Amino acid sequence: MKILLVDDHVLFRDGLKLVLKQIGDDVDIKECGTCTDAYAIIRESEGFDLILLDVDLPVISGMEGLQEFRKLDPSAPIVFLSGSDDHKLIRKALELGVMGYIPKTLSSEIMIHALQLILKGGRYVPDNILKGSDEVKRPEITLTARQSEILQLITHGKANKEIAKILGIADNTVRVHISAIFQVLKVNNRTEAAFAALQEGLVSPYE
Amino acid sequence: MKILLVDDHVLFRDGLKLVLKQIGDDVDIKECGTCTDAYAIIRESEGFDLILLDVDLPVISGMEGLQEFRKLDPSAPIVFLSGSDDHKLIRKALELGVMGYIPKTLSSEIMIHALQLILKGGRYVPDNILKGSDEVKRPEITLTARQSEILQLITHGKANKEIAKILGIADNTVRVHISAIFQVLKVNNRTEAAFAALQEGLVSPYE
DNA sequence: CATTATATAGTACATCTGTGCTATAATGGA
DNA sequence: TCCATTATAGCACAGATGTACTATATAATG
Repeated sequence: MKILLVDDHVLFRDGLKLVLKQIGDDVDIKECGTCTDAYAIIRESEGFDLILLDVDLPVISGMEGLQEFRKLDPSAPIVFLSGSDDHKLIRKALELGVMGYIPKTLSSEIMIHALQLILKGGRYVPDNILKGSDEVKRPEITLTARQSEILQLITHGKANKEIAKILGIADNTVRVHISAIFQVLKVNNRTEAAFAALQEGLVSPYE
Repeated sequence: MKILLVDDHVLFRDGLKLVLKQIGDDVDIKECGTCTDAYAIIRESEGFDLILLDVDLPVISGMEGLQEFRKLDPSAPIVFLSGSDDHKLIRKALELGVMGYIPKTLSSEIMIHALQLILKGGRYVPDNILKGSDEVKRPEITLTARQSEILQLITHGKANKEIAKILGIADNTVRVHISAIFQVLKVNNRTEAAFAALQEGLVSPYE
């Protein structure tokens, strides 16, 4: 049983290798941390029974590298490993034809069973995720370019006057934008806006 | 040997548990996926020899939860697990007094050695990262109880008047406290103070 | 062409914020 | 006991903030 494990976190690989050995006797695991390394390994080998591919790799992500894996070893079922439970990612992965999607929040027991299923030609998707996937749509928060720019400056603790100076506009204009931002974010002052920006992922607390 | 492992990725935990058992005989590992669960576990236990804490947890991150871990089990060395190699994060972690910072790109072998070092009272930081670190020792930031309380409310976007009402004091008094907070944090307005609070791990962005 | 969204700017006004003072009371060391 | 710290509170004031208007210009859309 030949398995290729591609994940940039060595510690995760080391742990997972120990888990994977429980799949059966005679498990041969090759591993690496990047897609390019993986391509080289595949070229030097005679086909894998299973390819475990982290979605979130540096340089070339699993998603991006997928096609190349297909070309190099068409018979190997590819299983995505992912730190996220994002519906959209899973959908996309399945559309691209991966045989399994394993979130890292899964227990090793279930993963082992899932992999055995896949090795027998099945497909595994964590059911709890696709169930009721009717897209809990949060009213999209969209700011104009100018608004984002100003919100950014607000989170950096800038005063209206400073913002005006930085952007080369009047501070009355800044206020108009800020009022608009407050309405969109449903907040009442700049400090709340700053934290709302954080939660929307518009800015990072660590600059 | 009692170890507490906090990481939201069950698969990672399962793997890491197998790795951790190599540390010695008689390794007792408790695990969970969130800080709040961890707090409960610590309360029901009699102290851990080691706490492994993922920096990047949902709801309350390891960075944010750190202080609480300290309070609940002051003698346990805390080691951060992190998917990132970010210098600033590591610096910050060390300033906050964690005993180790283990990037998930580390091999399990090295991690085992690092943990053994830490268990003996040492400190471990991946050397390739801290190289060229000129030890910027920042004067400890300590707020009085009242100040922390008020800073907390500031981060929630409360106005002076609201804060006064909530705490049952005059809003002039609130101002005095806020001025003091600004001096300690070396900032000039409440929005900056709010973000400084974040970086000091005094509050969480997710209420 | 009319409409809408966006960015700009101004005026006016009420309120909030932050600073600089003074001052009292409680607490806990030195 | 004296001193430092902390928490409390008030007063005065300059400046910042936020809202409610109006108004112009531009670009995109239908």
